[in-house]
Amino acid sequence: MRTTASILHVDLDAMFAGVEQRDKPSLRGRPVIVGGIGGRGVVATASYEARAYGARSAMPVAEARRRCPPGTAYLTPRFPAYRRTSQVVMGLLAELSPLVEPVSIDEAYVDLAAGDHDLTVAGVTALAAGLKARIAAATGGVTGSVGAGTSKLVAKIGSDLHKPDGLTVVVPGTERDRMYPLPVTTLPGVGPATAERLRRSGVHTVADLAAVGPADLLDWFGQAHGTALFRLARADDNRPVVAERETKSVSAEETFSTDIADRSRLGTELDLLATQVGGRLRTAGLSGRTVTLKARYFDFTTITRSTTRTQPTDDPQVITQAARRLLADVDVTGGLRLLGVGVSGLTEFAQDDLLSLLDPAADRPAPAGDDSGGPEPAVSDTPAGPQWRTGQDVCHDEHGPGWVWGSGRGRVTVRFEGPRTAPGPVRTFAADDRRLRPAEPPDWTGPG
DNA sequence: TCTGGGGTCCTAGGACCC
DNA sequence: TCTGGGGTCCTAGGACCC
Repeated sequence: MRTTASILHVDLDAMFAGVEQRDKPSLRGRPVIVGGIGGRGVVATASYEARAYGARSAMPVAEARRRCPPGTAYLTPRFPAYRRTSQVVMGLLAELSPLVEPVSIDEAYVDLAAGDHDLTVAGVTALAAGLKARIAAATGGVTGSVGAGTSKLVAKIGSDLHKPDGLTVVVPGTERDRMYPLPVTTLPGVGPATAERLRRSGVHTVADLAAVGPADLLDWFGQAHGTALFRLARADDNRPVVAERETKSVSAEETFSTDIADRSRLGTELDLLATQVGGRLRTAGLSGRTVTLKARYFDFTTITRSTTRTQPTDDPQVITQAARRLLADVDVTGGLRLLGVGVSGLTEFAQDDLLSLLDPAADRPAPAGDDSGGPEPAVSDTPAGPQWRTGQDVCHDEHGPGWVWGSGRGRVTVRFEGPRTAPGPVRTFAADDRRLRPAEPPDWTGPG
């Protein structure tokens, strides 16, 4: 357990709505709902003005419309704009420490112990206050709530304590005092099902949970979840801040505006989804062995059917064929509300692409030549490489499109395209790496 | 006007192998 | 006659997070 409050959790306040209010001054001070505005849409983010009327994330937009007054704005998400704002903030965090763990487009942990900082409570408080001011200035007024503590758990709870625009440093040694009065649902991993099971046993607060014996928790929740709850209730958390995580699966799904029972239409939708998945796999340089079909019925019951191939693939046609075979065994007579396609069991490269091993002109790298510590490319006879700017769009032969996260001392750190709502992997290159080149802004940079 | 879309992790049962 | 165990892989479903 750490003895200093050296982990920060940064959480941008109602970020999607905040970006919209920044870009459209007429929306400032008004309730704003960002989400799917079709018949089956849900709220992605409600501005604090809208929350005053009871609008919440994940609520059907239809319900939010009932609650919010006339004059409320209902907007479709503009992910490119949110991503740009996210990039700016992540860049600021990267200046604090090399160890930054993005959790999502609007949230990250920072390990200050990996930087050079005064880690006293006063020092961390001043640092966090300065960070908040820089975030607001650099984003044009989007605010962030910051928590600091001796663990990820405590930092996250801290950032939640005084939202929006909050700053909470949990003084080392006072973790349990701060946590015990809070509802158990404050703890990460305590969702509706866990909360209901705890409620039935009279457990409402973190203090209540800390009083439950380990045998009961294991009995109620099984090995993994029971053990986790026992530790979290005691503020016992030593999870490290991890800068980069391996992607485990890539998927795409669509909820139809009305249920579809026609097999040929479902087949067409499946092709579209498989093409998206295959394209994203290729961009990421990944391929996978298991193809999973997901189907949801009118009553929201959801089934999955999967098949595992001998060789990994990133080929949309192969994925489509596998998914179509799985769909053939699914009863669709009552219509499907949702269809999804996913690929898991991922490896770095398509191993069934034997030609790329033999053909030096193939556009895909051979497995032996990957980016981890391999030799640098041939020395360039052109002048020194470009000057990389934070936030600049770049392209890399192996990793596809990305943007500059930080640079200096002859190195440039690039975050590559990830799934739409989450940041992708981070790689560091020599600034003159010829595989790295400035990119035209991708097609999603247009307005709205 | 009921319930998005992208993920992660865990459990449990059966097949299969030694 | 009667029913070993452990490990791994695969499949399906569910809880949870943002």
